[in-house]
Amino acid sequence: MSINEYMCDCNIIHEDAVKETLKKMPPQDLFNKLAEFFKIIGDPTRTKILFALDQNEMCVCDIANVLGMSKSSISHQLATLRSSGIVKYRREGKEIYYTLDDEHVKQVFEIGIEHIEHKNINESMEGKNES
Amino acid sequence: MSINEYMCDCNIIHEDAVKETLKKMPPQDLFNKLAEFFKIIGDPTRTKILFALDQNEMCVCDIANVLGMSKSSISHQLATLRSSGIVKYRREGKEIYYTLDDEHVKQVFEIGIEHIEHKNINESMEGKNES
DNA sequence: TTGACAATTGAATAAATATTCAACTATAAT
DNA sequence: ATTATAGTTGAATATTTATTCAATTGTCAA
Repeated sequence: MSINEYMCDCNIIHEDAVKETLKKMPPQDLFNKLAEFFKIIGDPTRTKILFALDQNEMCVCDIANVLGMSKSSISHQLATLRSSGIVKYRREGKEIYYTLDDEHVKQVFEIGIEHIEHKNINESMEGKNES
Repeated sequence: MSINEYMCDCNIIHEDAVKETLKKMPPQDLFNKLAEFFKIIGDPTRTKILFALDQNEMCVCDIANVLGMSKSSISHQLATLRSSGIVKYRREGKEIYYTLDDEHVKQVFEIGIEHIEHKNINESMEGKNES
């Protein structure tokens, strides 16, 4: 029983499951990137921006008006979205128009909404059972 | 031009796009929930836990060993995942076994991985053009 | 009931981050 | 050139949050 091989503060309970799972785990890098992607769309402001851009191409002022937030705040968030390649832009005179640049965002949103609706149903059912 | 109707520090550039987008925007609550869902899976540790649980049902010690982290840390993260209904558990003696409780997570991971691979291709192509 | 171990929990700390504010750049018009 | 507006940027602040540590709970076995 080679407990000290593992960087952990506890004994192994199911060595087979652990080894099998370890074999199937992709490299750290993938998890970092995956988590980064979800973290970026996991903020209400950015979620709204992305949803809005999925409806219409818009400039920063437009987006700021839709969300009821400051230009600066929106611009900071757009910088984040730009640098992760989720959003692209084109300049036209003084204005800069932003658009979605990733079909995956749309897809992932749809599943996310399914998840929420699914949870809502379960919660209302739980409510009935608990009463 | 009713500029002051809008909570924003700039003039409206495209009133049509703004109004049209506003009409299509779901209520705040949906964005909060959507963002919360993505934020929860948008952390490397939790991403790894979820991926691991998708391979095998495991107890806390198992997970801690797979990730090379402390039991306590894993337990805290599992609490987060539990309270958002992404993970479920069953007790068997002293051990508590965790499993995935949401097909959407799997689906969303797959799309996330597609996104990353798509980005990797684009980056390597950019590299060639820039040289 | 006592000891051992799995797991949870709360407080503390350190790190990350969203928004604000002020200054700045870029473009167009006069 | 000057002025006005769109947008970006950096520093500062406040908030959130991941991990650690220590203490505690729950279950089993002796």
